[in-house]
Amino acid sequence: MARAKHYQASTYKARTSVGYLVKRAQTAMVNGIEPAFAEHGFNLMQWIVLIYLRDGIALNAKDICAEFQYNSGALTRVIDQLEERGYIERRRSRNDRRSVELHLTDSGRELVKSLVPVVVDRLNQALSDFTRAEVSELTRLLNKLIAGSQSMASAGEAA
Amino acid sequence: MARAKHYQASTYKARTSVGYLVKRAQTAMVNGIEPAFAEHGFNLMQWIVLIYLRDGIALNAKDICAEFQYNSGALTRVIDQLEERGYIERRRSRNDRRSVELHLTDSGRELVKSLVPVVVDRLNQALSDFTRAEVSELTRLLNKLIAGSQSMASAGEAA
DNA sequence: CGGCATTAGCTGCCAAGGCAGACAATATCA
DNA sequence: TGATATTGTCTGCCTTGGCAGCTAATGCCG
Repeated sequence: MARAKHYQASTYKARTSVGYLVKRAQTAMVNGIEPAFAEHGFNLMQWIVLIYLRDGIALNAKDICAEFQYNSGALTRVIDQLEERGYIERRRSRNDRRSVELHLTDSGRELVKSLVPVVVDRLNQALSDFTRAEVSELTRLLNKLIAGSQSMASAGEAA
Repeated sequence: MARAKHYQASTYKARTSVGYLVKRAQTAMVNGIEPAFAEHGFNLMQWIVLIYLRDGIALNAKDICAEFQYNSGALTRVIDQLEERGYIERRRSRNDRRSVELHLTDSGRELVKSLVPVVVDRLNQALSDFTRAEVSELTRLLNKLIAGSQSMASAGEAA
């Protein structure tokens, strides 16, 4: 396939590559938000699980792994922690007894409600110099990049 | 300061947030490129060190840590691996004997030369549906997001 | 010069993530 | 139905990254 040559081997510099920039952006955002969770005794991954359950993105561990590209073994342990602390419950599914349904408890629901404004505020801070149009363009381009990177991954398998 | 409210607590959904998208993009890109390094017995961080030295972004461990937001203890071990395999050399600086200058060996330089085309090709694949204008806009917005996220982090400290 | 703070790098320890293997439940299909 | 494959979860093991503390070298005063 004839493909646009956005980068060329002869002129490639790490610091200008989209890969580098995405990595730096991700690190900077995590560093910005983690302290806020830490104040409440949480980390980012625990938050992800809670918000996924609240948003109904996932009902069980498998869905979270698929959506967030996370390892199922590691997730088991994150869920253990949240269950120990009483924020979520495991319930064996009746339909498929291999599967474990995850549910927010009342205290989990309250926790999410109290943390959402913190997260939203941090995001808005990070985007405070952006116009609305820029945010929506960034969102669009990131989605496109995700799609393209996934096809890159599968192309790699084939090779 | 009056700040644009790009997100609101009452309508916030994880999946549409820039934080989520950046994370997904980063994971997808890493998953796409790691196998290429693995074929040669490397991982991403080792590559970062090599390309930083080649590009002259860093001369010693401290610079790499600062530029890439990486932990100095962890970096020591990455450098150990690369030195053992003969791709880089440590040389005590004459000017400041606390500092250790890092240098690519000939074999390290060859390695980088052989891997750059692989990296460039994967990046172009990920961006194959992008126009040139889109790539440059994405680059601009990511740089802006990085700047904004860093200010978010320091605002967090103050609070 | 002598004392104190700072800097660069390294080590030990711990937590988190990836991977492979195990197990129970389910699906598939002859 | 019975045999085999697949699925969802969990466990053990290993690697990696973060953190705190250490040492050697330097800088900065007085």
